[in-house]
Amino acid sequence: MTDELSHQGYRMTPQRLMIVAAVENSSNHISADEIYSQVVAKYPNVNVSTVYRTLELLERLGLVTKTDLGGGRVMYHPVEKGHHHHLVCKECGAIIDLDESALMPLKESLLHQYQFIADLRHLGILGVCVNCRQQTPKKPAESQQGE
Amino acid sequence: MTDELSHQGYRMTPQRLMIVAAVENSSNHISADEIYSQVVAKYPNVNVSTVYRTLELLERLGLVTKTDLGGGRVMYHPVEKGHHHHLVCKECGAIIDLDESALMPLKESLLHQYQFIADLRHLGILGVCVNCRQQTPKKPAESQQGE
DNA sequence: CTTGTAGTTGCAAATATTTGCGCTTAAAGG
DNA sequence: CCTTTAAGCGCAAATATTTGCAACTACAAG
Repeated sequence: MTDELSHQGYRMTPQRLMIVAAVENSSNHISADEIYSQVVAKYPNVNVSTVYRTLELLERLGLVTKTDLGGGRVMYHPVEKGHHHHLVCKECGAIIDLDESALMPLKESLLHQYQFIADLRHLGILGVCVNCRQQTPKKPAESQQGE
Repeated sequence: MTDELSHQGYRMTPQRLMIVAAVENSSNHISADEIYSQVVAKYPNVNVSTVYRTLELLERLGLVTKTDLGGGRVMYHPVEKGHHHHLVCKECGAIIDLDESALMPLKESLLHQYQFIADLRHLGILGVCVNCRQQTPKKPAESQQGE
C-alpha cells in the first residue's frame, strides 16, 4: 500500500507508514481505535484524527474498505486481502461470513439498470440469524427470561 | 404507530406521541435532529436522548427503518409508508431511489442459503453514479479545479 | 545541503449518538 | 381519586468520528 501512496504523490510520513502497517498486519478486520493503540505505542504523540484521516485516504484510494459490523465500531480491511461480506444478527450480534459472489448479481443489475457502480466489496448486512428466529422482541412487562 | 405502542404495553407519554407524530408526518425521511427541533418547539424541555431512545424503540418494534444516506445524519422512515432503497453516490452525494424489489433476489438467497432473515427494507447502497464515473479521485498535486 | 511550499499533523472543539443514574410520571388497582 | 411502581425522562458525561486552524515537515528544486 505504501508504494501505491507514494506513486500517487502522497507523502510518506512515519505516521502513515505505521498506520498502513497496522492495517496490513491485521489478520482480518481492525478498528480505528486498535490502529491508534498500536501506533501510539511507538509514536506516543500521534493523534487519533491522523488515524481517521489516513484511513479515509486509504479508503478513497480504494486500498481499504470500511464496514459497520455493529457494536459501535467501524472496521477496516485491506482490499488486497480479498473481498467478503458479513451477515450481522441484530439480536445476538453473531457474524456470519459471506462470499463476495453472493452480491455479484445485485452489483450487475445495479450497473445495467442504473449505470451505478455499487461499492459492494465488504458489506455488513443486518438481520436475524437462525438461532434468534423464534424469539420475539421483549416487551416491557413480560421481561421474565426469554431463553 | 401509537396504537401499536400501547397495545405492546408501552406507555404513551406526550414525548412519544410527538416523536411518533413527527415521523409519521414526515414526507419521506427525517433525521433525529429534525424530529428534535419539531418536538422542542412545543415541549421546550424534552431532551435529544429521548428522541433517540424512542426511535430505537420504534425501530426495534419494526415500525421505522434507520438508514445511513451519507452526510453524517442517519435518516428514519416509517415502515408503513412503503419500502425502498437508495443508491448514494460517494463523489457527488446524489441519491437515486430504488424499488424494494431490487433486493428481493438477495433476500431470498440469504434466507435459503443461510436461514438468515436479512433486514433489507430500506438500504443506502454506496457507489459511484453515472455522472461521476469518468472523474478520477483527486490527487494532491493536481488539485487544479475539478468542480 | 538549504530552502520554499503544499501536504500533513496535532490540538481542541464540534458533531452525532449512546448511556448511567436519580427523579418523574403513566397507568393499573384499590 | 389516591397509591404504587416500574417504565420513561432529563441531565450530564462518555463514545466514536469529524473538522478548522495554526504549526510542522516531506520532498522537489536550487
